[in-house]
Amino acid sequence: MGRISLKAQRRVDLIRACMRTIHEEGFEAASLARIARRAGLTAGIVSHYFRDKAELLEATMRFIARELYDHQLKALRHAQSPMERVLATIDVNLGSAQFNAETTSVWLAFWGRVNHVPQLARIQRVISRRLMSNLCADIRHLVSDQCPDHEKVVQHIALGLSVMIDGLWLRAALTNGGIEPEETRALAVNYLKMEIERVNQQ
Amino acid sequence: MGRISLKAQRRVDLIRACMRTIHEEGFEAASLARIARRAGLTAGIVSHYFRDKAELLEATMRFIARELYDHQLKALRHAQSPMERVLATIDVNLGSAQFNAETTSVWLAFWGRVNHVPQLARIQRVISRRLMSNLCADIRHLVSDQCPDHEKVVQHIALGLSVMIDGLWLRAALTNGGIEPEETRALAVNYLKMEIERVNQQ
DNA sequence: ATAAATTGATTGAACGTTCAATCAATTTAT
DNA sequence: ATAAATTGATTGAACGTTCAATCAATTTAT
Repeated sequence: MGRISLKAQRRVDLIRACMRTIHEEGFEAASLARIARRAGLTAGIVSHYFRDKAELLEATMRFIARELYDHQLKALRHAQSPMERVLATIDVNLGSAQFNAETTSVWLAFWGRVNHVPQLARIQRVISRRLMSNLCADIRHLVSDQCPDHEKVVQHIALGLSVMIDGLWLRAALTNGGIEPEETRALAVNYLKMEIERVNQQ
Repeated sequence: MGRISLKAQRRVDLIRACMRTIHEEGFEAASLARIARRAGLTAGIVSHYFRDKAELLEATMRFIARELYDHQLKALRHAQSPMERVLATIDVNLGSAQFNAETTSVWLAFWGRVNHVPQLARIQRVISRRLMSNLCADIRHLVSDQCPDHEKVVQHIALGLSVMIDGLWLRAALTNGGIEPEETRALAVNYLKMEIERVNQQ
C-alpha cells in the first residue's frame, strides 16, 4: 500500500510526457523517442509499459477523460441546486479548457484522429454522452412542467449547450481563438439562461 | 483562352487527392506517395507542382478556404435583407459541413495543426475574421438603435453565433457527432433569433 | 515542309533520415 | 541471488526529397 507502484508511476510519467510533447511540438513530432526523453527515459522502455504506441496514445486520451470526470464529480459535490449543477458543469468544462492549455491542445489533436481510430472514437463517445446526460438530468428540473414537449425541450437545450461548449473549447484550443477567458464562460451561461427563461415564460 | 493550363489542373488534381486521402485514411496516412497515387501519378511529380509537402498542405487549406468564400459570395447575392444574409451565412457554413464530409474532416485535421504551423494559422485567422465581420455587419442592422451598448451587443451576438457554428461544424466532422442535419441548422438559427428578440424587446 | 531544338510532364530509382519495434546486455532494487 | 527496470544497439520499413532519364508536344530554324 501507500506509495503507488513504479509501474503505475512510469505510465503516468510517459502519459504526461506524451501530452507535453503533443502540446509543445505537435502531434506529428511526438515520436516515442521524443516522448521518452521528456520523461527522462529512452525510447526502448516505452514498450515495457505499453504494448505499442497506439496504446500509449489511447491511455493518454483515457487519462484526460478521467481527469475531466474527476473534476466534474468534485465540482458537483458542492452544488446545491440543479442550476448550480449545470453552472458547475460549465465551469469544469470551460475551466479546464482555459487553465490547462496542454489538455486542450492534446484533445484537439485527438479530435482529428477520432474518425480513423475506433478506440479513440469510443472514448470520445463516452465523454460526449456523459456530458449530455448530466446536462439533461439537471436541465430537466429547470424547465417548467407545464412546458409542452417537456423532454424534447430539455434535450434541445442540453444539446445546444454542449455544442456551445464544444465551440468554446475549440476557441480555447486555438492559440488565436479570438476569445477572452471571461467571455467564454459568459457565452455559455448566457445561452443557458436565455433558453431557460424563454421556455418558462411562454 | 478557354481550357485551363495543365499546370493549374494538376495542382487541383493533387489538392483534391490530398483531401480525399486525409478524409478516408487520416492525416497520418497521407504520404506523398499515397496522395499522388490517388491522382493517378507518382510521388516524384509532386515536387514539380509544389515546392514541398508543406506547400501542398497549405494549398489544400487555402483551396478549402476559397471554396467556402465563393459559396458565401454566391449565397449572399440572393439575400434581400440583413436577416436573410445572416441566414444565408449560416446555411453556407453548415451546409458545406453537412454535404461535404471531405471538406469537414480535412478542416478538422488542419485545426489540429494550426497551433504549430504559422502559415496555417494565418489562413485560419482570415476565415475566422471574415465570418465575424460578415456577421457583425448584418447583425448590426438587426439590433435596435435604442439598444444600449449597441455595438457591444452586436459583437456579442456575432461571437456567440460563430462559436455555435464552430461547435456544429465539429459535430458534423465527427462521424459520431450525435446530431442530425436538420437539428444543426435549427440550433444556429434558433440561437440567433433568440438573441435578437431578447435585445430588441427590452 | 522538314528537321532540329526546346520545353514540360512524368517516371523510377536512390538518398539520407526518422520511426516503431525488438532484444540482448546492464543496472538497480529487493 | 533474483527479479524488475532500463539502456543502447539494431532492424526493417516508410518517408520526403532529389535527380537522371524518357518522351510527347511545341517551338524554332532552315
